[in-house]
Amino acid sequence: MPGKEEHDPAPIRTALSREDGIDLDIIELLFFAYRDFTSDPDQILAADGFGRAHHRVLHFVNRMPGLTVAELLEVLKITKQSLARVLKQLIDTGHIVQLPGPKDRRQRELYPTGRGRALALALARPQSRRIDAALKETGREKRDVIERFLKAMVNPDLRAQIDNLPGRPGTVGSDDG
Amino acid sequence: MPGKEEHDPAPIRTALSREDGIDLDIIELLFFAYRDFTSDPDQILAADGFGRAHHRVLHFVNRMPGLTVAELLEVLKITKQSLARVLKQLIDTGHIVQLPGPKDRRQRELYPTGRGRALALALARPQSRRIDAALKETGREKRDVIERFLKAMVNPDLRAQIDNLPGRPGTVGSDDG
DNA sequence: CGATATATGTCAATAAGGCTGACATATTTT
DNA sequence: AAAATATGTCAGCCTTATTGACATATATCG
Repeated sequence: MPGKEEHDPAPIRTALSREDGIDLDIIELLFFAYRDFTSDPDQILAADGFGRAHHRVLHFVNRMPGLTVAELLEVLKITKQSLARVLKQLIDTGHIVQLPGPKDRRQRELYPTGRGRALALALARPQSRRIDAALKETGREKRDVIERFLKAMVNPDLRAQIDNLPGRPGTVGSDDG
Repeated sequence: MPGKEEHDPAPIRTALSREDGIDLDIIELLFFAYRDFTSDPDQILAADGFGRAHHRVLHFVNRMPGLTVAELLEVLKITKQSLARVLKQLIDTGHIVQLPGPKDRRQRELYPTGRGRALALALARPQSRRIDAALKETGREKRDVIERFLKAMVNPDLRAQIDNLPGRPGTVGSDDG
């Protein structure tokens, strides 16, 4: 059969495994760990009719109060149209307020309100507890190892973004890598 | 003002920080690490017009060849309607084949084809490389710590699912926790 | 001052990926 | 024969993201 893109449709019955030279264990652990890690706040958010997008916006506005819309887009790596609806909802519900930038009045500085701060804390608390429980398993002295590993998983060019978050003067492996 | 749900709209100017008793560092590291971890396969998938949903299906069919539709739904925790479109595309493109269950012919056992296995490997490779690079940062002898931490992040009732994957007889902390 | 650039907001259309509910079909179990 | 089960499918809805186009306010350049 010429011109036919024939590919063998025969079923492969052997499982993909470590012998294939792939770190399947950690790949899968990351998948399951992250899924459960995000499931805690998901439930709280659902009560307000919010989703994960609201969570991310709320988190970074709380972490970097006064950041501008453009800065927030940069951190989240989404478009302003995607941000618009989510941000509007958070403003309408009194979780976030906008103030004109003091130097450049075109800018809108974003700040959490008391309510916004409270929600951000409520969302972070179960995640923090889960992390603490996991650290207890490894032994808390292994905290540095975990941080170093996770940081090394981030694209090098984005690690600066992390270091610029407040309260991270020179955490783990910040001076070299 | 009676009956008014007044909430103080005053902007909070202080950043949420570690002093609030929350492990913000690891929360944020997990966010950034997972985002970049998934960005590698995302690019490969886009070339075939696939998304993350295809990736997950393809991965577990490769890891557990012969699993049924119901088993796959259980692992992924999605509905059959969600799976339908994605699975159909993977079958139509020759990445996955279905065989009637030998005992119960209502069931459809799912197997990867050569092409499906190749794509699964291509997707896993950059992730595995990223993990290996991160482990090199911590020192490879810390691998156990990482595995133990990630596993402890998973909901206890779901850890069994992980242990039942092939090639994981008794990995880290499987006998007690 | 006028032109241009920038920061933000908004409208419209599109797509992926998830959901629920309802119903069809084949097969197995009772 | 009837009921339960495994799967497939249709229809509609939601959230989150995308691109493109355009409006407005403000800043900056010449």
